[in-house]
Amino acid sequence: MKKDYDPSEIETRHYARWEAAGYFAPAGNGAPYCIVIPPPNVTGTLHMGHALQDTIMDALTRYHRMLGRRTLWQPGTDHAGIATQMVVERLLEREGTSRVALGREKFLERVWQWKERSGNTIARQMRRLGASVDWSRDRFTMDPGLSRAVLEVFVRLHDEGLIYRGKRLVNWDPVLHTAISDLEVVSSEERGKLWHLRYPVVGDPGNAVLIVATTRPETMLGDTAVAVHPADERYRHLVGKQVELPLTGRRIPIIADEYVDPEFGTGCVKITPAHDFNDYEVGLRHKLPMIGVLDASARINDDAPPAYRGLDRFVARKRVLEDLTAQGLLEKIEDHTSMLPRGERSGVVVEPMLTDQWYVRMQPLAEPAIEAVEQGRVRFIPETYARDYFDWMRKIQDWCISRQLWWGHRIPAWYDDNGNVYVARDEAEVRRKHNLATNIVLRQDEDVLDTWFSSALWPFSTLGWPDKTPELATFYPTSVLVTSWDIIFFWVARMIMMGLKFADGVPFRDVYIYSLIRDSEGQKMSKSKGNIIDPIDLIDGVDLDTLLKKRLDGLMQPNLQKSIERNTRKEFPQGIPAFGTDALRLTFASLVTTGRDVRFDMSRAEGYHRFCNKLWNATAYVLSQLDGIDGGPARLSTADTWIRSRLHGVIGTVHENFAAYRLDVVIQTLYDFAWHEFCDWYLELTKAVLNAPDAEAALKRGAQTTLVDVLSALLKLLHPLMPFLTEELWLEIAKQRGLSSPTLMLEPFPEATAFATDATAEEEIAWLKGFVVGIRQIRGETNLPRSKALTVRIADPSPSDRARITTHSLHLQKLAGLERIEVLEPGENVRGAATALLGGMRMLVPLAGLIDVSAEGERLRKQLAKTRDDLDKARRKLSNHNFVANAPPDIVAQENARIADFEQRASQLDAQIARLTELS
RNA sequence: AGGCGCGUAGCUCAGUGGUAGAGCACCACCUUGACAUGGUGGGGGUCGUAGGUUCGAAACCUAUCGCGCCUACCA
Repeated sequence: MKKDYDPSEIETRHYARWEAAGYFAPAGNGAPYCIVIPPPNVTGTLHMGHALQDTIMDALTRYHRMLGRRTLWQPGTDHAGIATQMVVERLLEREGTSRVALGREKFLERVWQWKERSGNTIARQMRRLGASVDWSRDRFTMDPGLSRAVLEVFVRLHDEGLIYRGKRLVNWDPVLHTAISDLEVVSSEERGKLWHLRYPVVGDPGNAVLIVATTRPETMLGDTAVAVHPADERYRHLVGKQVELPLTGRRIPIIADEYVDPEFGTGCVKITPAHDFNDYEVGLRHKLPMIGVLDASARINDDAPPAYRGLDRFVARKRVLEDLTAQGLLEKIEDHTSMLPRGERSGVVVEPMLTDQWYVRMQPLAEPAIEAVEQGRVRFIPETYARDYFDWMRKIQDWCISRQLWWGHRIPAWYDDNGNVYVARDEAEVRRKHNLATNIVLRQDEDVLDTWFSSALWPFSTLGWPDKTPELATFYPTSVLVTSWDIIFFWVARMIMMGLKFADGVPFRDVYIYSLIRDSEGQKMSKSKGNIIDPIDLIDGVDLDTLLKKRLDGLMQPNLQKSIERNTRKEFPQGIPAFGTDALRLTFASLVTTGRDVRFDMSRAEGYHRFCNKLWNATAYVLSQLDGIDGGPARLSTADTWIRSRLHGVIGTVHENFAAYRLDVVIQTLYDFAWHEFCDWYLELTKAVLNAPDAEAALKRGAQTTLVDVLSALLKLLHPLMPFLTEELWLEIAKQRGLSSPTLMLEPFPEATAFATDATAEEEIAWLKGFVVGIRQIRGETNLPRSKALTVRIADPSPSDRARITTHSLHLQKLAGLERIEVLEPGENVRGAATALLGGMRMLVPLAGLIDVSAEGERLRKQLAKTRDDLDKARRKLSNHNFVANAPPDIVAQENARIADFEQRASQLDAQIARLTELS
């Protein structure tokens, strides 16, 4: 074994071997266990969130594989319609060309090239992370098989009447020139104005005007009514009359509708059914005409008065206001903040537009999906997310699935010249189904499907649906979906609906929602904020210049460059050190707790890197101590029995917490055991035996066997979380012990029953630790160097203390740095000694010439104060008869025992302080 | 407007009714034979605030403050 732990050297070796050997493929006859990966977008590279997610899934996958389950982690990627198209368009822009210039076919070729590159990058990153996915089953949402599933679902839903085409108001992105779904719109509060416009009432003798308040004055060009509340006394008499719509020469009715809030603004609302969702509803109710005044780029179109045609919406706004002002029709302007809807991808304000789009009727699909969660057939972890799911599902709107893009699944609909629409799997089927002669010309719909349409089918399309494949039969429903809360609506809900509809059941049993990862300031990580960290840079390390280059390259908003550079230099003055994959995975898994989001903390990674190093060195030590291990019978010492007993408990805790998706607790448990029990105590305890030339051979072999057994189990327990280092160390052990184990991956996961519990040994070692710690405290607080061997005198030992001192004298001397342990005769006294207490026994270290008497007095007085404090609290508790009457008896007994302890301790300390004073 | 989450040591976070915890940071001592990426000891918290329930509350309830988020919005 090499002397130093070097993650990069280790981590480059094992993955290729695992993959080549086919260890990632499902094997054996155990109960199936399956996770489908949330397919990353082929927009570029994996980010921290992916790395976190992959860590969780890989840990779960490896754990269940080692449990003997037939385990499949299904990999793949998503074509990510809009996102990928945008990335490639930006690329073309830098090349001085464009999507339109290339034409559809050539453009798609370019996107496929990009997909190839991005897909390879993602696969490479996943391999670096140690992801044990079955690469032989890698899928892409636009693979032929998956595309067939998309067609099948579309056609079946259409034939059932659950997909329809309709002209409705839809969120329109005027930059991307496509419809987007409600979920792709992000609203944020922005400061704006509320303009009060005067609309003259037609034929009113008193020259009455209605004043409407609006945030969108330019849309008045498309107004088709003014609405008031039916019960509003101020306007009741005007309902049914008309107003003169300024700038247009049109007259529009005054209508009454409950939608109007009489308290807000003036109580009069202009109604523009073609450009506002609420107005649209009002328009439908009152059968108003719908006049769209904007084109696909949100410029004023030819249905508006000539003066405004061709103007951008914001230019038009200015012009309309100027013209109204000129005519004295602008009453007033107020400051107003309102929620502005922007396209998730383009960032521009989206425009409600009347267009022909395809929709999925959601309600019939949602009902069984709600039921599935209510009945617990799908379980959310943490369960609080089920509430979000229900809230959304219960008021779900129809899903607009058509996108005016080129990259994606083309909608399987064909049109003839008479405006008829036909839906089928292909053109030939259309002709067969509808008996269309070959001379009838058909054109396929130009649009593609929302990328989430194919994602919704992922759990069964990747397993071969619509064919009845063995994989589908074996692994559907999958075991758990691991994802973050931000795509519960986009994806999780839709998968449940589609799974129930087409795959004959829920797509997964558990939905494990993990926390979103943020930077150390609590900011969401994003390219545009310039605070991203490539997970690979945490593995390999990165210097400041490279990091800066990555963050600043291709920035969308160049004005942020300075602040990004400043922040980066401040946070990472030396760049990022190399932590290695294992340490990074431990860090991720330890952050996965119950909260909504987590901050990535570099110092945690540092800590886990040190843990890796600790494990490396411990293994090196154990392996160096095994001479003669197979030479004969072995006998277990108390220490051996103790560590085995402790391991028993640890294994149980690990199983429980894997089941509960509490990887943080799994890590905490194993870290604590490995470092603070195995290394700190057990290894040190074995040294007394292994280094003693005259130690009994069988006892020595007991220690050696236990060292190997416990370490091996520990490596197995840790493997799902830190696969590389544990594999390396396990192979070292296997080599030295002559085991024919090609990999730790396929070793059975430890069961608690393999290690016996032993309460006596645990008590015994607890006593021993108490003894050693007592002496160490004296040493520590009096600054006695370790090199100074001490003599300790024991006063008032119980018979069992005496026995234990004899049994463990070697350990006590070694661990506490003692040269002698002397038991005092009853009544015998040591004047002026530093004291430690253990039960009724006192451990006295003579002070003479060693330490400062007054400092020792101070130390004891401090302990005494603390003890009296504890004693007071306990006494108060017990003097409360309500406590004695109501608390469970074991709690009362425990409190009584504590009091006895404290009393004994206090009196011992008292006496000892007195003896010290005597001396001085 | 409704809903959700969070508030525990300097920092990042565990801890769902019974003696306040971890990692990192800090202080002191120690180059002891696996590991100085280490060892030993130590300091540091009235668990956001105020009430309540309870023998007992960091935990349960109510209110309140602060932070973050989600959903739907009044034009």
